[in-house]
Amino acid sequence: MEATSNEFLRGTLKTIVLKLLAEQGRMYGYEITQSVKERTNGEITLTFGALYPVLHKLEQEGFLLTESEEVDGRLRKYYTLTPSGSATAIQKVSEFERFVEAMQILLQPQQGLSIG
Amino acid sequence: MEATSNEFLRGTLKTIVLKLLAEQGRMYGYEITQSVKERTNGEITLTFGALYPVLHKLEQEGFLLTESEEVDGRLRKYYTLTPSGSATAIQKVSEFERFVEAMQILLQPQQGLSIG
DNA sequence: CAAATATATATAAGTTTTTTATATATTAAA
DNA sequence: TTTAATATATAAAAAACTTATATATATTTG
Repeated sequence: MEATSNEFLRGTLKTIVLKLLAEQGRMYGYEITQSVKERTNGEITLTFGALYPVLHKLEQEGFLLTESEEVDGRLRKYYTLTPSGSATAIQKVSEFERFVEAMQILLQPQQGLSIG
Repeated sequence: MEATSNEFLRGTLKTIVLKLLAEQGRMYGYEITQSVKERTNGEITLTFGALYPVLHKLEQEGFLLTESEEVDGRLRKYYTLTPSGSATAIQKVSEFERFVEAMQILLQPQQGLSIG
């Protein structure tokens, strides 16, 4: 059960992060990576080097707010969606679904045209 | 009917090209862009600046062979798959499908847990 | 007690990929 | 004759991602 080489993950990172936050309300970076790994049975793995820049970018763009909290002596940075972040989450998910539909048309096995 | 902002296209270009060639046998660059646009009703648009580098890369990697042909006074460069290109086409399509399944898990509306 | 593992965030360097702009050239239509 | 369609291609720049590294605490294992 190897993970896909993750080349398909390109361009979907923001969508994943926004959607998880829309669903969970409040998450910290490490939690996001663990949640993605568990829910996809290791199929999708977010690296920290990719995740943190995305989180910072989303924050800059006004989609996320942060609050730092000390838990068990370690610092955690919680992220929550702003209203425009919530709107963007919904939008990105539906854009991704549209994209997948288009991809299915391209990738479906070509029909033998013997029915009809 | 705007096209998706194509950020999701990142990482899927090779897969699209390989699959179309596996299906059609022989295509030239321009034809690939037109075919993708038509079949997806404009939802997915490949730009030349992205397509040609990918074609050249796939050729370098030994997945494609080229033959130039003059048609109506214009030069056309036809691409066909090598055996390893055919194998890669099948592999990439199934990897993409696996990826999409994993994404569906992440992006599906969270269940209300009221059934069961 | 030491070492390893898990938790937690972050940046920097380098590579790859993609976008945008540009160049070239022929044919057909307005 | 100018515009649009057909056809390939590269270069510069931007964006995204990978890989490596740094830091630090807590917990588990030996």
